[in-house]
Amino acid sequence: MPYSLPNPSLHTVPRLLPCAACPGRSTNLCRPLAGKLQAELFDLGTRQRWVAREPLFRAGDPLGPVFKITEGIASVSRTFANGQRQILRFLLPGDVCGYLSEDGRYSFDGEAITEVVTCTFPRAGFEAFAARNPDFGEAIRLEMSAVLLEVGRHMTAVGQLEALERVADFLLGLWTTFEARGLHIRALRLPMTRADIADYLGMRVETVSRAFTGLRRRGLIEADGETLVLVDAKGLAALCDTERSAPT
Amino acid sequence: MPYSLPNPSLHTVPRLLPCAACPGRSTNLCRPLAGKLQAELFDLGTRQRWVAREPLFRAGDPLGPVFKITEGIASVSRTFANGQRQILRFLLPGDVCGYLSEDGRYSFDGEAITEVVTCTFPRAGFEAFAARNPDFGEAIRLEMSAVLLEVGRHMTAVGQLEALERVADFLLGLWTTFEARGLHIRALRLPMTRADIADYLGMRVETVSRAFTGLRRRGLIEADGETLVLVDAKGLAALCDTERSAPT
DNA sequence: CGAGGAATTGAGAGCTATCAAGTGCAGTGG
DNA sequence: CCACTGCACTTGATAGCTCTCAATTCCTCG
Repeated sequence: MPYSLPNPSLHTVPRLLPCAACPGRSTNLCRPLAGKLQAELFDLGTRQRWVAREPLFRAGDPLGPVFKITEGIASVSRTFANGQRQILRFLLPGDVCGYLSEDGRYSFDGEAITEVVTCTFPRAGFEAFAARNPDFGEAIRLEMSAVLLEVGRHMTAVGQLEALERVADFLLGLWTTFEARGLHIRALRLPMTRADIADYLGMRVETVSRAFTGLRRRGLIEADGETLVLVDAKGLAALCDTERSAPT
Repeated sequence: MPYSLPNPSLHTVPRLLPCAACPGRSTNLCRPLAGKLQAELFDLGTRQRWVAREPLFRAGDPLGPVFKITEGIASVSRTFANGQRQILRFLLPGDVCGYLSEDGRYSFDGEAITEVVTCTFPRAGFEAFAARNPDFGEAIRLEMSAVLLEVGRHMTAVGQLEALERVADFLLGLWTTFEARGLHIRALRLPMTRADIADYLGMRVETVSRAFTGLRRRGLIEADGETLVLVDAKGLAALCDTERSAPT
C-alpha cells in the first residue's frame, strides 16, 4: 500500500539561530552543542509545522527524517489491525522521535497531538553528524537512556497499577516532566484527549473519566475547565507508589 | 540501608579469548569488534558466575558495572514497596544490562533467573572504551534501539491484550528471539517460573496458568513437562496480532 | 440552530484477581 | 527406603474491577 508523506506547510526560518529561544535548546541532543556545532545541526534540519492530529511518521513507512519537537505535544504509538492503540510516550518540546528503525522502516507511529513545530533532520545527515561528533553520539545515548527509563517506569504502571493509580501516576509524571523542563506550574493543561490518555494507560475512555472523577472526589485534584490542579501531590504519589500501607 | 554487593565466585578466564565460542559474540556490542579491539574489551571485563535468583544489581544502588550475559537467563525489573514487580525484559546470552542510570544509581533491578555467567565491565572503562571507539558507541546506540523497540512492543502487549493473547505474544516473542539468535528450535524450554511470566505480563500466576491451559486446550501449544512446543504458531500470532477478524 | 465530537455517568456483562484446595515433584531426614 | 516438607503449578469458586453499551451534557463549529 502507498504510504502518505506528511504534507505540512514548510516553514523555513532564516539565519540567526532561533535555537536560543527554543525550549528544547538545553535538552538532550542540543545540550552539548555550542555556537558553530549548534549552527551546523540547525542547518542540517528544516523547520516544519504540523496541524493537530497530523502524522509525523507511520510504522512501516520507509525510514525518513528524525524529528525534534520544538513546540506543541506529540505522541509515539503502535496500533493493531483492529484499531487498538498503545501510546508509548507523549513528547514535549525538546523530545526526539522517529529515531527508531527496523529493517529500514519506522518502528512506531508519530503523531501530533496539538499543533506541533519540529526541527526535522534528514536521516543521513543526522547519522553523519553523530559520527563526526562523539559528544553528539553520547548525547543520543543519554537521550535514549532517559527514554528507556521513562518507558520502563511507564510499563510498570501499566502492568501493575489499577485505574485510579495509573491516572495518578500519569498526572504526576506529566507534572514531573514539566518541572524537569523548568516549567514550575501548579495548573496542568492537558492538551491530550481522554482517548489519548486511555491509549497511553491501557484503559478505556470511560474508565479514565471515572478515575478523574474519583481523584476529584477524593480531593486530590481539581479541574478548572481546561486546566487541572494537583491539590494533593503527596496523596497522588501515595496512590501510585503503591504504598498500600497508607493511613487510609 | 546498606546495599549488598553480589558475591559470586569470580571466575577469571585466562588468555586466548573465549569470545569465539560466546553465543553473544556476534550480538550487539561485540559485533563491530574484531581481534585487537575484542581483546581490549574482553580484558576490560571479568567473567562472573551467578547462581539462580541472585541479584546482579539493584535499583537505587550506586552505579556499578555493566553486564553482558554470556550464559543463562536474567531479568530486568522494577519492584514496588508492596512487593509488586514488573519484569521489563528477559535477557538471553548476548544481552546487556545494568547500563541505565539515574543520579548515579541503577534504575532497575537485574536478577539471574537461571545460573548466569556474565562479562562484567567496570563502568568507567566501559564508557572510556565507547568514547575511544565510535563504532562501539554506535553499537551501544543500536543495542539501545533494539531494546527500546522490544520494550515498546511489550508495553503494547501489556496495555492492550488480554490474558490469553499476552501469553501467546510472550511465547511467540521468546521463540522469535531464539530464532534471531540462530537457535532454530521447535521446543521451547521455559526457564522462568510462572511467577516470572506473570510479573512480565502484568498478570497473576493463576491467570498465566489458566492461559497456558487455554492455549493447550485450543491445540496451539503442547507441554511436554519441561519443554513447550508451539504447535500452531500462526494460530498464536492470530491471537496476539489482534486480528480479531479471525475465522473463529 | 443543528451537527458532531469530547466528556461524563449509569447499568450490566465479562474478565481477572483473590482465596482456597489439591497435585506433582525434588530435597531432607528418619 | 520412604514419609515429610516446601515449592511450583493447576484448578475451582467467588468477589471485584474494568469493559461494553447506552444515554446525557457540554461545547465547538458550520
